[in-house]
Amino acid sequence: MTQSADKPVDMKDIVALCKRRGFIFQASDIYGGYNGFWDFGPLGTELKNNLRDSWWKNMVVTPPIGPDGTPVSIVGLDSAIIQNPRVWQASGHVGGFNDPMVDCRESKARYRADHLLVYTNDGDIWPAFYNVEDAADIPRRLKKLKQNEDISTYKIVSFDQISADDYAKIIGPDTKTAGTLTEPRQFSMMLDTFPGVIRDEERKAYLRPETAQGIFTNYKNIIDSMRVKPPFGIAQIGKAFRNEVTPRNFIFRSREFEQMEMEWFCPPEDHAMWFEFWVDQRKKWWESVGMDANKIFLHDIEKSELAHYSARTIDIEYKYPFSDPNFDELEGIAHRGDYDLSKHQEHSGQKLEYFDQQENRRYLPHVIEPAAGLTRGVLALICEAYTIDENRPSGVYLNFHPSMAPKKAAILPLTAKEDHVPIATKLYLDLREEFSVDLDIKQNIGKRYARQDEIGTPYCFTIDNDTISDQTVTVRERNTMAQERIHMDKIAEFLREKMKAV
RNA sequence: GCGGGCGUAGUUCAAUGGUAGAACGGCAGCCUUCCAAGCUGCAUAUGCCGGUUCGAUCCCGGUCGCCCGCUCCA
Repeated sequence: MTQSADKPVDMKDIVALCKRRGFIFQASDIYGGYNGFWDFGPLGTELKNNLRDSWWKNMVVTPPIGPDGTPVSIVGLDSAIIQNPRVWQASGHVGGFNDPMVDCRESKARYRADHLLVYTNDGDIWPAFYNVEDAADIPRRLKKLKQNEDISTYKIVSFDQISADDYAKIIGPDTKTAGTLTEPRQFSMMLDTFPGVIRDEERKAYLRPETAQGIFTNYKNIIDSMRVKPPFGIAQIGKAFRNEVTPRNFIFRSREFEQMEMEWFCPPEDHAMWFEFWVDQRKKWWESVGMDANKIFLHDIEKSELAHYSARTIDIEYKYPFSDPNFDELEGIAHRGDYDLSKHQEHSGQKLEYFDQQENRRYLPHVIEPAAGLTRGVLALICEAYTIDENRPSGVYLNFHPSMAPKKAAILPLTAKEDHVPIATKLYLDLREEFSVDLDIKQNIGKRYARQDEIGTPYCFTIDNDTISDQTVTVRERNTMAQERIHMDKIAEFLREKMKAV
């Protein structure tokens, strides 16, 4: 068996396989598609559910043991996608990311309207400047444009304050001719909707751009109802929506996607310890679902690039085929401080402080947020599993960890003859009670093995004549194509064992 | 949002201003005691809209989608 580690994997081949074998389809395919949206097919859905369920189990059902040796406390939540719009004003998503942008028709450059400064006077030539680093550049450019070089003779006005009648006078920062700038246009990252049967601007609401805010707004309900106290976590999985400027790279950047977020509320002084703890835990989890540690990179985000709410963020990045030789985000672990709770406290007027009776003090907990992309996780699992092997009929197989594989096993009667099929059917009916399994009767055995390779089924159990006399079947292992015989009574236990192993 | 490239069965490719062909895949049947074998048959495509033309998959325009670069990315 040759695994061509040196041969670069082409995203096109992965996308084609995903369609051909029912993992992921372009949304609205029969209408020509729809940019930024994707549908999960039968196997993609099972794969996504497996990844999702593993996260939920590791967060909510069997959360990790904390640094002090006792299990940490995390509870689950499923909040609405559409919330009171004030939630997004408080969080900063509406105001902060709704910047009007101006385009230059000539230079093709784009500017934020409020940062584009126009030097106005009584004349009809108004030069505009953008992010000028060197103060001497302004008189220099004014001279080139044959304008008064004395800055003090101008009144400086940001572009968004200028009347549309005057646009024709303005010379854009990267051009020499006037009138090339467009009117400011709103670039909103939020997707709007209008609840209520009458469409009314007053009723504008938003599809959530992250699941986190649903957690913050329920923080008090959960403290009061679930007898939890800091440090503790609230976990949520769900769809989120963002108007990405350029959806690209298959499902990596889409406008509708799914997140797995956990907000960890802790006393302010403990944030550094918990930050380290969760970075370590999250990296281990990705490895446990089959990601290659060598393709995982912890990216400590520079201060200047941090989101508005974050004091520190480490991204867990993966070397996707389109990223290579670099990495792209899989999960971000952010220290959000008390930013969100204090904003919601301010905007809602509700007290969100926690009162610690033992220490007799009130505080807003600090929040560590491991926020993983479920959709991106699925993409990473597929990319990781995609293995070229020219020595096998399919030429490729998906090397999923058994716990992630959409189908754990295929039950294959060697022939479609009467005496193999009933045994196979019975085995299938037994196994499907516990595992997602396939029963495939038609066509020759090689073809059926090849199909299972392409969908990443780790084991095939084949019923042949010997099965009739001694109740053993052949186990065919996906990665090695090796075969061994195993008694039918041992199959469930065999699979159970393989699901666990990392 | 800009620039460039591309759009033919499920996939990968062919062909042509005169009505589209293959391989693999799929389905049905036969055969088959372990890796897409063999045989027979079947189905499936010029993204969409418009223009030029006697006739357009081919030429032109628009649109949608994909890829690359830029931009953006809470």
